[in-house]
Amino acid sequence: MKIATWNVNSLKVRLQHVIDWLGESKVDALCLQELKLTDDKYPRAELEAHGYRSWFAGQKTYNGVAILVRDGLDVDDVTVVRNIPGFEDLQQRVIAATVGGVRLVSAYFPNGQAPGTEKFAYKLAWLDAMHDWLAQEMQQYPKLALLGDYNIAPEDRDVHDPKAWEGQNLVSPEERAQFERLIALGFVDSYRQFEQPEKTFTWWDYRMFAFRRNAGLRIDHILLSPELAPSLVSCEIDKVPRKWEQPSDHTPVIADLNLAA
DNA sequence: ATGGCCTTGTGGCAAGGA
Repeated sequence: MKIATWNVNSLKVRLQHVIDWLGESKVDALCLQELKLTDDKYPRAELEAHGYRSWFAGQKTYNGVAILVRDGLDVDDVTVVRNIPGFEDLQQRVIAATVGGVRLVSAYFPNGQAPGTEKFAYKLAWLDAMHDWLAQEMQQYPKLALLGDYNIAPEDRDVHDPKAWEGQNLVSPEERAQFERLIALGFVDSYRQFEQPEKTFTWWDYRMFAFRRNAGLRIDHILLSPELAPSLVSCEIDKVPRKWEQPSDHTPVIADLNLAA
């Protein structure tokens, strides 16, 4: 089973990119973030016409997440969860569904703006709630994958210029400590389970020719629970959609799982 | 060099993103 995550920065603008990418990658499940549309505007029919059903949680202008599932895979409708249970939040950042026996969580972690700000405090509180919920969720669903835009670059090698970024939002010690708390639950970072080229990122600023200069960050991740991690066959970042016309500033990450193993 | 670019919703710009 191939699973993937992609922050599309507006599903309205990027719908054709998503359809094209699904056609090429043929992933079984795709977690999307930053839909930036309300549920009534969700392009359900267009995606179904291309062989993918959707579960989503949208909102106006900001945030919004979805899980797209290829026809033929079993999805348990009853256990779909939107938002972090018990965490009051008007922002739509989380949706979870069980797909082909694997619990998938599509998450758009808060940006945080800058350390010391109100939004940064919200990010840390959100991360606390996510950590505690995942600890429970993993008990209930031992085969669990957390896919999304984490808005955290876990290590200096995930940053094009660690000195310039030191202490900044997305790389600060507080945020990295939160990432490590997830790892302490037993999660493994799919991408780092394999030899990877240096300077591989998932996001590049639209400004300053950042993509051309490869001035990016690796902030989109696929974490696998201990029960699921042994199934991991490969993990890669697909830079190609970032080269398309009018691209998202993020690019997809794919993990291939062999569930029979 | 604290900007640059993109999206949204609004209304002739501001907010948010990372």
